[in-house]
Amino acid sequence: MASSAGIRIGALSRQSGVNIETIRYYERIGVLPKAPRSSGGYRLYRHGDVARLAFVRRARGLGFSLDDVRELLTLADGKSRSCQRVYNMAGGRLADVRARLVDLRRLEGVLVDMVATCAEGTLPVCPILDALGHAA
Amino acid sequence: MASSAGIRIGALSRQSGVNIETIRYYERIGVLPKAPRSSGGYRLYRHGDVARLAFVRRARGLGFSLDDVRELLTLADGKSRSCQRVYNMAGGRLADVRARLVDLRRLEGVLVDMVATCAEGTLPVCPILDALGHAA
DNA sequence: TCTACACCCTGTAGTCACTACAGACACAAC
DNA sequence: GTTGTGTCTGTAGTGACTACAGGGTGTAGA
Repeated sequence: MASSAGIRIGALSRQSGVNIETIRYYERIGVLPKAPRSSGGYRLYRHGDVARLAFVRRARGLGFSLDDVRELLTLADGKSRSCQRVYNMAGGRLADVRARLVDLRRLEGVLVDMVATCAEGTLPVCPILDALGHAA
Repeated sequence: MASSAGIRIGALSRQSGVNIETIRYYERIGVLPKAPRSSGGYRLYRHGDVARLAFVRRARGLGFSLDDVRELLTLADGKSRSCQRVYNMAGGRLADVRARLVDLRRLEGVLVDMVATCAEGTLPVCPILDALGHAA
């Protein structure tokens, strides 16, 4: 098999850090295009696919949904590559992340208090269960 | 219907802030006990169920899984109410929350940078798409 | 009495983003 | 010919709900 024929899914998986089942899943839901096949029916990929998959991985890592990723890929493929829509999407993600941060910081505070009141578990009535049993 | 017969699921939902489908779901998976029924087949609840459901809601709000919630309820029902296990669970949750906070803060930084480089979307090549296309 | 309406029932399927598996085929090395 | 690794398809499972469809219950008003 000449190298020009491309790599198979296992190699793509190793090179991109995305696992095989996930790659097939992405193809199935249209995040990745249908890969051409070898005579034996194996999916064949080229270098551009590694980059595309890395793009997906990074976007997912930033918390974009697969719907968003699909749109980002379309925008990246487009000729204009205009920023407006992308800017809005990134801004939306940033707002989500910040909202989540606020939530989690509050949570952290509550949990710290709980754990602190608990001391060493020597009390007859667990203060954590007690706290859960009454309005915060 | 005398008030002593209890409230129905709609009232429980309103009083606890947990939606009806979710209450039934909790019953189905054993987080809540099977509710007794009226002659017409309606689930009937009493005041203690409102408290129990509020407990579940608060625990879920702190990020405990439903498996954890089940265990917490069992511990809360137990006679000892000893702290050790609860303490460990809360500690585990706290560690999760803190790990998530680290992730999200990093994410926030990356997104802030992206949005900042984008400026007003006047550039010919979108820097956000550009950033996604190359190793971070 | 009839009817409208809110409420509730069961059971199933959908969501998101994977992950895991069964059972079969492809291909290279020994 | 056999072994081993890689890959294929298709389906089902995860967690924590949520959303129906298609029916029954109970009550208030005409």
